[in-house]
Amino acid sequence: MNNYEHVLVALRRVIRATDLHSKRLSKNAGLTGPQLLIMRTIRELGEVTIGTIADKVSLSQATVTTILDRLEHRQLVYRVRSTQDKRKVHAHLTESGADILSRAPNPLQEDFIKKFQSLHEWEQNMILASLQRVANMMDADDIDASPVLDVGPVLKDDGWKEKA
Amino acid sequence: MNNYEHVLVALRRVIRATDLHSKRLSKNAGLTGPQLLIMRTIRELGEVTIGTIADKVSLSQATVTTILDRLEHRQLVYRVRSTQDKRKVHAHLTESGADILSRAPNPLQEDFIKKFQSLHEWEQNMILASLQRVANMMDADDIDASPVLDVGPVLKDDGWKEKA
DNA sequence: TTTACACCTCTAACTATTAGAGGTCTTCGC
DNA sequence: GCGAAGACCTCTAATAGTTAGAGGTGTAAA
Repeated sequence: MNNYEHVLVALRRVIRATDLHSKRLSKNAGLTGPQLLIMRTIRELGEVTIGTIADKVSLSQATVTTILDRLEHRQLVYRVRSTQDKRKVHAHLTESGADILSRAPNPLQEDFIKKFQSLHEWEQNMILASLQRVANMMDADDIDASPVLDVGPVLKDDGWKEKA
Repeated sequence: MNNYEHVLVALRRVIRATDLHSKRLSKNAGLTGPQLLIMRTIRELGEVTIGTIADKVSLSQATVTTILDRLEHRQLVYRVRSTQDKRKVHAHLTESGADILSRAPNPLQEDFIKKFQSLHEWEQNMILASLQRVANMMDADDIDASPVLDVGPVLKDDGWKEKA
């Protein structure tokens, strides 16, 4: 094994981990990426308005609204309209929402970035160079993930959104 | 007494009645004209949105909102956000609101218009002519009204609108 | 008479929701 | 495999209500 091969192996481990992240979430935790992201934001900021969430996660308010609709329907979050400013709505995690979130997979990508940045700069550069090479070689035959959580069906519309 | 004097007396009775209408409302019933108008609209239409009220009474939504704030604070009306369309808010009369409204003075002006229009045209014309004359003579030394209702202070801000 | 206060009213800005349209990805039946 | 259906994401535009801010009226009290 030469150096490149070692790098390649390491990279594959990282790629596998980050790559499987979203699949784990959507298939096993019952939470999609945006859903998880929003729930984390709520946990992090506590009582938080829809607008703030939208800013934080860089989505439109409309998008956040519809995602919250789904989460609320599954009773993972709930909304409380502000009494100070009736235009505003505060989102909260329900008990079961917080519970599920605490058992949900960590944001691997962020972890990885943090770790990557703790390396020496020449290490980062080397890895980056390898990465670009590897990208050309990669034809990933990948690995299966084991189930983690189950919050309910992601791919099942039980007709909760009754039209007016 | 000649004819004009009779007319004058009759007119004064009408004028007194209509003139005192708004004063009665604001000073004795504890409800201003717009407040009463909005409450009547709610009673008439039942579960009704702010927008509909605004249309009905020809005021802006913003104005209706602030008036409803005051009425709600006095517990004469309450709001319920629609579950069908969370943008919408339905206004309702509280029990005491309905009660007070039922005992509030009638919309005298409308009554008067109706009655006036039921007269013969020549009668209307005669009265109108008299009216114009009377207007020049009138230097009303008017009558006091007796209290009717008391819903609480109109001219007292008990600091309910706490700022954010 | 001046001042303060309660109220009315508006426009403009703001917050959230909904409608509607277009997109991805997965699953299911042929 | 391939097409259709379902669940989801995302957006812009429209809509509903609220709030900020500014200007006005009328009453009451100093």
